[in-house]
Amino acid sequence: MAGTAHPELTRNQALVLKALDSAEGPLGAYAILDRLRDKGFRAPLQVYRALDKLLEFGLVHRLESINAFVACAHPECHAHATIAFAICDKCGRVSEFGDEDVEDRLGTWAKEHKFKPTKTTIEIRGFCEKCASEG
Amino acid sequence: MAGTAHPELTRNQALVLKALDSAEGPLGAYAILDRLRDKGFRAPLQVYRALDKLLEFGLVHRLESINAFVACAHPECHAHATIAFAICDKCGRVSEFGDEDVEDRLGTWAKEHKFKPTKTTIEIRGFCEKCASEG
DNA sequence: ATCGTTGCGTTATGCTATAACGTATGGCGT
DNA sequence: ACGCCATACGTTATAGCATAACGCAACGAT
Repeated sequence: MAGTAHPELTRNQALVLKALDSAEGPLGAYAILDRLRDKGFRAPLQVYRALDKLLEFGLVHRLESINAFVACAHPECHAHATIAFAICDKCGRVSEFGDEDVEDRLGTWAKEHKFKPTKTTIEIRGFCEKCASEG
Repeated sequence: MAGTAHPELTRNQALVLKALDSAEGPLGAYAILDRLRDKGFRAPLQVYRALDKLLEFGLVHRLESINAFVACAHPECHAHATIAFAICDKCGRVSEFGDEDVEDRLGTWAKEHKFKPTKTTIEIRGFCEKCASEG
């Protein structure tokens, strides 16, 4: 599921992406760093530089509300559409989804106010079905 | 007790709120601290504790994507509805707006996936009309 | 009175992110 | 080949954001 061909990733970029892919939830930059120490990673910048590129390629998303990163769930169709995230505050699992209506409404607001969007963040914090039922 | 009236603000809370109110754009916690040093503020925690309460009262919003805070534009009707923000990356100005359709669509997604939302973040980064036209 | 709650002040610490330096590599035109 | 430039990399240091943990003070309720 993960390694389809993209613009060829460098070693560091591939390692960071793999770390995110094999994680069960979002990871902070320092958590990624820790998981890659045995691969030779020594400093945060190595992680951040790789993340910058992966974000640019659309292979990774940044979750602004928790300062963490996830591998894109649909890396094939890297439609640059606005994506929403539902983040479970208990188990950390993230669901990624798009909604054209939401996108349209926000786009309409922007047009009406002559605002030129560059990036839109939509993040729903809460509890997933399993965690909500467990209390 | 989700009543309408919030308790009287403490001195520190009032000072932090005033700092945000009189600012032209969002402020980081340390920027707030700097503006309140001559009022006796010495440590970040004084700011963060006040902010926690102000957020709870709905008098202040946190902008997740820039780690900053703004006074609520409509403090009277602190409808706890989902609010969206448009943030100009050049001049820093923030527009605050609500959209029932967006809220409905996200709420529908949540229901369909049995996700229990606690807080929803919607932030549009970009350039306001004035800044976009200036390049 | 004493207990619990809330706010406050201070010090110390942790987490998140970037600046600034230098090195290495690879493509490309001449 | 050579110089040139762009990109990635490694390292150290620093900036920026946020909380832990201690103790004290004020106040209201039992």
